[in-house]
Amino acid sequence: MAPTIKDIARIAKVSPTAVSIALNGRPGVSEKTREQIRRIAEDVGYRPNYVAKTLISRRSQSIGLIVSNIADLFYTELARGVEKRANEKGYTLLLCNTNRSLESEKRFIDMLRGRGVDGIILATVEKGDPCVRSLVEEHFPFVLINRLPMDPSVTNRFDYVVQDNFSGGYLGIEHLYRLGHDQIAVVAGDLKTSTGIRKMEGVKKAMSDFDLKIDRRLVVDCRYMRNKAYDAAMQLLSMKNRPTAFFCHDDNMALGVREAILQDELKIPEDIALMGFDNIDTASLTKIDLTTITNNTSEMGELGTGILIDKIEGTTHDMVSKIVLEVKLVILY
Amino acid sequence: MAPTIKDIARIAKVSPTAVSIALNGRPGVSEKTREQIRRIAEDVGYRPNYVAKTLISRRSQSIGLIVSNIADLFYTELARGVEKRANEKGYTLLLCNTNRSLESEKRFIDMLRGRGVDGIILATVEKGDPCVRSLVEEHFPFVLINRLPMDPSVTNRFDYVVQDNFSGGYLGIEHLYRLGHDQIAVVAGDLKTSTGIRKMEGVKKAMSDFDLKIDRRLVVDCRYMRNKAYDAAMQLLSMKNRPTAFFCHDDNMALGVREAILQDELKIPEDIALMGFDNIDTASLTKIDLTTITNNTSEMGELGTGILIDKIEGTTHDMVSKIVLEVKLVILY
DNA sequence: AGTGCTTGCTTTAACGTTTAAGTAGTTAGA
DNA sequence: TCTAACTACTTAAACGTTAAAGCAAGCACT
Repeated sequence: MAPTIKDIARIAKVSPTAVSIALNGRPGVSEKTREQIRRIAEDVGYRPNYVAKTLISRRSQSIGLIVSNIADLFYTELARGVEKRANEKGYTLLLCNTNRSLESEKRFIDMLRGRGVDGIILATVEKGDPCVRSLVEEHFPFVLINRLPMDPSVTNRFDYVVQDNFSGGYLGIEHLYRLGHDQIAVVAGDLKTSTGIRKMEGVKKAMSDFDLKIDRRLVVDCRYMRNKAYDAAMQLLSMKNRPTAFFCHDDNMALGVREAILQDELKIPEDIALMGFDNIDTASLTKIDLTTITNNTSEMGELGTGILIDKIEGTTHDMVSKIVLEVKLVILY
Repeated sequence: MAPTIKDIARIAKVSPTAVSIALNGRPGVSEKTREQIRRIAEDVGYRPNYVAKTLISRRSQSIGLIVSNIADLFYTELARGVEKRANEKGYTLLLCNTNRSLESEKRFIDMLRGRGVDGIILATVEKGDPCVRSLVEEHFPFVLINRLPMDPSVTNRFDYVVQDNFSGGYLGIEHLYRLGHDQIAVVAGDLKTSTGIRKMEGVKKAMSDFDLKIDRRLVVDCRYMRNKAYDAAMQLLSMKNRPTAFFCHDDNMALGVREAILQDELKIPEDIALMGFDNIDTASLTKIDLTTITNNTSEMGELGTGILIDKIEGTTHDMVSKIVLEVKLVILY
């Protein structure tokens, strides 16, 4: 059995409370006793039991992170930012992967709360997500990253860090328009999520500003999945009047589209223009040279985590942070 | 305050124990009472407190995963496998990122044990790592994935799942040799880790089998970091007698070398041959077409996690699993 | 000398749960 | 009819820690 505070107390011939006081550096024991207790703790290899601490203090110094796919580079970057900031602040990360299931999002939230996490970072909400409402109502600390629920009835009552997806969508179309394209296919991200929806709104605004017709057959929801994007692109490329440009809601899908384009022996950008979104690491490799939209994903994670921890530690008790990060075009040559 | 078992007990006018029995489906209460208690629990939104459960049962249904860099695709894949299996078996994942620091590995292990994880998956051990010894001695359940401590004094006493790095190293050189190369640069992984060391041993065996001279100036330890590999390649390429092939200990570094080669306006594979290791997702993209060595990284994670959980649950109490996964050459055209 | 304050502890109870032991009340068997 | 066994609970203690209250000894001040 791992030694406890009681074992140390017995050896030092003091009460467990004295040991607790001594080891936590609180005033209430003499320096002599404190040193002796510290030495014994060291000798027996004492390791504090955070489970017991958590139970009594109602603080676990841990946070939960819920993402939809850890294999996706975007979420990996996000997780890296979250882990970094959490670790800096002395919090441990519990990682949950929903595989895009709303039902498991709910299960994970319950589980994390049952496990006593001090707060949750949710990167998976969908439009109208019921989880947000209940977290708000129960005043449980949480921060939304990347996605918003877009539910008017709960607006303004939670913290979030997102990127300016509308501008991103706009920038993408604007760029392609300026290059002379008017047959632009849009490989949309999940249109049940705010990122997909807002990007699409930006796309539409740009198309209307530049007098481009929106051809519904050229818009496909590929749910941020590379293989779906590949399939969709293969199909779009086989149309008699095929698009001359593809704007993809993330780089991952853009890479899928890229495979389809190259497989048809077409050249990028000479024959077909291609744009992604997120500026993942792979995008900048030579001969990938993906034109994309950058947003500093890991910073979203860091910022959101910082906000969450401030919230938990009560320094920003009834302040609500709403951060929308700017996005920027990245063109590689 | 979140409702507890006591609140339910008060409402149902039974003892807390009865509620515990009822909700956990154990025999000892009438079906009528059980149903009533279930209904009340539902009504008040009862959520079991796993912290308290853990404290008394000494089981948290959680495991820790320690990796050295979550931004690295290799570890991402590994983590995906681990998360998948853990989740299937009802375990939660606590994720720790050491950023290659041995000191933080030790800190994380202590922290995870203090948090009551039921077991740990260690993917970061270095040669002679002292952490392994103490885990073994204290009989704490853990599984090593990917790397081994190579410490003869603790051999044979722990479970692991690794890939056959020796064969991988051998295969790489053999392949390049058969293509006619005799000036092969080796961009080594961390030579303080078993993966780097074993790959290097395979490399040396192959070189001696094929009568290739080992030129020490052509071997660089780049610690699995892409930018270091890039820098090293830039330097190697500027030598008067530059190598005609690069064998990299992981794909990540291979991509760094690739940038250096392409930047020198050299062609792969015509001017310079390039090989990686791990077969990360990016390797198979068209125009990356990286020749690499595959090993099914996420399977390593799944297998290791399965072994750990079996260990925890006592089904394989004093059995030691030592799994070495085969590797295979992947050549893309 | 008596009062009050400080120091350095100890004791008790609590956090939310489970486990073990106990106890009424009912049923069954001889 | 008595005992044994079962059912459906309850009570008490425990898991490892901390917070709150208590207390004895020593000291300072009047």
